Amino acid sequence: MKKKSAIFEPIDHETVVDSVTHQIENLIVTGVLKEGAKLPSEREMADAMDVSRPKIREALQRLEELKLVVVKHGEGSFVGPIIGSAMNPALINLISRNQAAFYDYLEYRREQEAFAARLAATRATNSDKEIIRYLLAEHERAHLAGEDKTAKKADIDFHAAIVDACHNTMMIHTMASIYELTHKGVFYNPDFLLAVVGSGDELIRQHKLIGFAVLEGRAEDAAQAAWDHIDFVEQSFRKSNENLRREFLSQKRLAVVSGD
Amino acid sequence: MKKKSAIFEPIDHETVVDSVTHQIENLIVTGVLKEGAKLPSEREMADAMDVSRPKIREALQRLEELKLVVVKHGEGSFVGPIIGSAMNPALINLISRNQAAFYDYLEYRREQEAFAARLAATRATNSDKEIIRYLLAEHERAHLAGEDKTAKKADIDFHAAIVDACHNTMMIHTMASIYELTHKGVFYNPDFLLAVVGSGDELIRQHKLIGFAVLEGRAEDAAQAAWDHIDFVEQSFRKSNENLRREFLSQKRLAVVSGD
DNA sequence: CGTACTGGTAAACTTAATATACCACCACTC
DNA sequence: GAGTGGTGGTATATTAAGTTTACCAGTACG
Repeated sequence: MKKKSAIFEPIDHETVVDSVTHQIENLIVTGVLKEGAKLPSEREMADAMDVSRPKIREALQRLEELKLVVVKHGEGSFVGPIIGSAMNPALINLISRNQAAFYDYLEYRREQEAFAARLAATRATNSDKEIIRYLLAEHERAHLAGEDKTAKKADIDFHAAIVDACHNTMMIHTMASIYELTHKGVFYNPDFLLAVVGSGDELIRQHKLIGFAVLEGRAEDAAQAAWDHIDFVEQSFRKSNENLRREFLSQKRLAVVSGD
Repeated sequence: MKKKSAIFEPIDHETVVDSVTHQIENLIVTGVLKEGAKLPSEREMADAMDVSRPKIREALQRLEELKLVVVKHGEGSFVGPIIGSAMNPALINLISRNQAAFYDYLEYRREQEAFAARLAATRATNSDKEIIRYLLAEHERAHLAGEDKTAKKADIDFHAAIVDACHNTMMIHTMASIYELTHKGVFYNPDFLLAVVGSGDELIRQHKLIGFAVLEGRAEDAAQAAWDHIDFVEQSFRKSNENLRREFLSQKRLAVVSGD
């Protein structure tokens, strides 16, 4: 029962710059501010954090040293390339042109999203749930209204929201970069759209299975639903490819028969 | 899904004086520093908190305004009279001279300590448990060694330790002042010592029942053991009083018979 | 007594942080 | 393609906070 003079704790001498730096750093590392995102202007941040602009600037300079932020004169400040750059240009190029790699993409998503959904079911906060509910509704609304582009965005955002709700930093950043690329069309194999065309209702049904399982905290159901969902997409793609292959062969055959 | 600019939190502009004030305030309110306790010297605290002395002094001045601390020139700073002063001098006087009030004292302790023990069993930290274990051992050691004064102090300290471990601020302060008075002998009714004399082994056995129940997280057992313990003390006192009354009557009778 | 602790007071100095003004760059529009 | 309004870049003056140092004044104790 030793009794040091451990009664009093040293007072934190954290400066304003320290605090600002830590706050922004934290927003980046936790994925609230994702790779490439634009930060508010220095003046806005100074106002929001109740701090003078020079102090915001000092903090940004530190973050730039740490390669966490890129400051562009006249434009603004942006979140720098973090771990998401595991997806380097070469890799992206490879995947987007290689059919086998596309299956890897789906397989990867299948496992990761099942895992993320399992975690999300136990960890989602009220704010996370609000976002998930909104995106489910928005997806369905856009689909029924025939707004294909909006629906597709809501689709991707929904997956990102589930990942966000799993609160695993690595997962959030990695998947964020993948969804980003997906949104830009890198993974949209030309044949892919054909594969899922007409299955909008089914996709929404599956999203709801995932979403409600997460909302209601059913971890295993959420994981299973997420796994099934990506598996469905993959199977659709396989079937579609089979059809294309058959069609290809048929055309060959036809050409032969027609005496080309 | 409204999206305020609620991303950035205002930076805390808490000054050093604020921090020091809050820390000391907190130590007092949580009962780490109890009523009347002497604080370390300003120079010591400045060193311990890694802050200049003027800032410590400012904090103490604020705390003095709040009546939480009393500063005495040349002597030191002390924790002021808090809620424990529900035990005002008049009340103390009354209790210490009135036998019925003494039963109130025991009844109060019986209920409060049972409640405290129940809470302690679920809330005690490792540090709390270390203290409890130490006091159990020390009480037994002192008893076996015949060090009555030390044993009595360990006895009271044990009860205080159980209360501390319940982590209820009100409870800690209230009981602390009661134990303080008990230690000073206010509640040591002259007949009280007689009542429990020779029951040292039994008291230690009961303390162990309480202590181990708390250490092992058995809330109901702890409450019951604490209740039984005080009840035992009360019953001992009652019996002792009965004996005294009988003795008193016998002497009267004897006097009559002897023809006074 | 005097020594060694305590709190009480004051001044000089250093540093952190703010406020303000003005410049340079970029994008967008008329 | 010049203007306008937003952005970051820079410098300076000023204010506020905190530290350091020294010395004064009580209290306790041998």
